[in-house]
Amino acid sequence: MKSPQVRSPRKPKGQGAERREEILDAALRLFSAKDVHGVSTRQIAEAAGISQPALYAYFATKDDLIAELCVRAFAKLKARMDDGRSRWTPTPEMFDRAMMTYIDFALSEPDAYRVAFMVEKGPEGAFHARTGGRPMAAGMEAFQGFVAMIADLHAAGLTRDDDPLRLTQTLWAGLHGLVSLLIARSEFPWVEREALIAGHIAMLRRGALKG
Amino acid sequence: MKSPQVRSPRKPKGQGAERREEILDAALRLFSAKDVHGVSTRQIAEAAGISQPALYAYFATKDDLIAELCVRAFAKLKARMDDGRSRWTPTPEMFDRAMMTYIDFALSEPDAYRVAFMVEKGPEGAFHARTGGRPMAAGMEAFQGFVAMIADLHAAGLTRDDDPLRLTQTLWAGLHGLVSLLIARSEFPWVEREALIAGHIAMLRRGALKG
DNA sequence: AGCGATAATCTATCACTGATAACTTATCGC
DNA sequence: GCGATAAGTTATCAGTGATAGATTATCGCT
Repeated sequence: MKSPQVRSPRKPKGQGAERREEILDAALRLFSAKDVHGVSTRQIAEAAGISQPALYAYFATKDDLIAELCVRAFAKLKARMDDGRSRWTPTPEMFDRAMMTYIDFALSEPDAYRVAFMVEKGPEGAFHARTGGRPMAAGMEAFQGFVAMIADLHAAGLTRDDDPLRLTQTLWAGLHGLVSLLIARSEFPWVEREALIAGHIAMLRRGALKG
Repeated sequence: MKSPQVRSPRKPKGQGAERREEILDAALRLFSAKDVHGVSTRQIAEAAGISQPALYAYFATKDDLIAELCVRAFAKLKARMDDGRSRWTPTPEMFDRAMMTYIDFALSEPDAYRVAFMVEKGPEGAFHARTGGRPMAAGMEAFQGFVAMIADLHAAGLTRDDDPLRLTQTLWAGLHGLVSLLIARSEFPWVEREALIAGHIAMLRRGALKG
């Protein structure tokens, strides 16, 4: 049985950007069911209500489309982290909250997180080269907020590691490991999730901070 | 310029398994240059010196071929971890060594690690369903050794977490986060690798063990 | 040595993929 | 109405994973 082939009406002259948004939304929605390689440009186009070649008026390649989602995911993460920083003070309690913010983001928007952090890129950043390094740049921006927080804790004399940048990378890796496995290997026999997350954060805090 | 189309001689009657090995070797070699989706069955076949459809005499699908590599990667990891356990005693020093064994494996065989832990599987373990759950089972076996070690440390009263299984999962996540990012995002401006790894292990130890 | 059986492999082909070329049509300012 | 052009189309390409069916080399057996 053929699909109903429902086409979205043609956009007025200046509204190409709007269609672009619709395409990105449709794509991200499809990426939750199958992985990035499993979703075809034809499926994306149909979900957006246009023909498949019409995609290429908005994105040069499928990678560019994915890169755009990647950038937006990083921006969302940065927004959440920055939001938390309004009440920020360098204390162990706020450290826990910051870790929780990252984990919450990843688990509440797993599709965005997958696209941003877990899409296999080609060798030595070929994906980033093809996409002009924009995802990488957006990722770095999100990372900077993280760096600043740990630097605060370091300045307050609360950290055990003498190199705050190294500590930041270590903590980020610790967080990423947990959420990426929870997202990608949900069928693994994990212990109860709340307790796992709480235990993980506690371990990171004890490993990173004094006391 | 066409490739030289060099074909491996036909195998004698009972030696199909040998060809199977050659295919797997060729595939893993190709997977280091491009990611799993970037390597085609035709490329694998040519590298193995046979025609593309001939692959399907040895593997029902491309996923099955990947799953076999996955199983072997887990087996390699298990072998390394088991090997380290011959000199095992529940001490902080041996804890560090065990962590290092895992990281060493991942970084010395990044292709195997990628195939085993970082290949995006479909939704809710569709990959594992399609491949009869064999990779998952192999992974669990490798994980058991890890569980046993942490249980030893727990029995010796060295751990801070009261649930050794939860702690094991937390530590595994911590290790996986670091190595998966180092492998997949090698272009990220990491601090010096040796120091990063040492710092990471130190953080995990302080977070997991008493003292 | 020659025969049947069959393992090992081939060529040809399918539906589908990302991408491009060339064409059409709706909307705009004048 | 008019030309200009943004927005979209259909038709097509080379490359993908996979299948069907024919072919060839190797084996055990007489």
